[in-house]
Amino acid sequence: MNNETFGKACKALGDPTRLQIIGFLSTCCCAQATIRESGDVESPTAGQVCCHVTGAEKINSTISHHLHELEAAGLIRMEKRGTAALCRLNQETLLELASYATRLASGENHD
Amino acid sequence: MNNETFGKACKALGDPTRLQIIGFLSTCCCAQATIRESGDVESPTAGQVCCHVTGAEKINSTISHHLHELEAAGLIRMEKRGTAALCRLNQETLLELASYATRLASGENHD
DNA sequence: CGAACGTTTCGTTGTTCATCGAAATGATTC
DNA sequence: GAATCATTTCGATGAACAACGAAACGTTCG
Repeated sequence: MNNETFGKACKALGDPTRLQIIGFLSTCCCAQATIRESGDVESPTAGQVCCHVTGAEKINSTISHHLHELEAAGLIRMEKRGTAALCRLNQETLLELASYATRLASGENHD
Repeated sequence: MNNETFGKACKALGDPTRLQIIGFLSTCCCAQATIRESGDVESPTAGQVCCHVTGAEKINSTISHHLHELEAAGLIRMEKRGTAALCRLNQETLLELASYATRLASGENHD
């Protein structure tokens, strides 16, 4: 992760709605994920994210916009499954962001 | 650090100019800081930050604005020394931010 | 005191962006 | 193929914000 990607990720996390989405995916994907018959972990859909984040009263188009912005920042990954859009946290980017912040704190960054 | 302070810090880091300031203070305070006669580490002034970030010789009101925004987010600390405004990185906040991001990645956050 | 210097505040301007409602897209089911 | 459902795109609106120049402020020094 370089200076630019760090900045984009931080900017994406700077919006309350998007941070709320990340928080939901964090707890959802890591702890409460439903298990399908195949045994795979089922990620929440865009609609489910919308329900949890807005209390089902906010417009889907806004959430869709935020989801794709988070995807562009590398913070989540999206996958089409039929009509649904499954969302899951990209843990790698968050860990890289943490590492970059730690390097900034100690003056070890070389950008 | 809670959800709100994390968001504010990320938002502050999301602007390219402010991230540039943080990057400068990171290398400056931790590696290239000048040593005063007293032995203390001398932090750069707002003017010096402006020179490095903008390349301009003149003090810029824009930089002043960004510095105070970074201070409000807890990412830097400012101290008046005569006419000068000394700036230094608040390493604690960056480390807390890193910790929070790590917890988000592993689903261990409880907000 | 008053001039010089570094910094901050003020007012403005243009841009970016979050949010919204409606229409369009794409996949599934009947 | 028509109907239905989930999601995305489009166009518009209003708010937040970065950037700028000028003026104001506070400190230091002659």
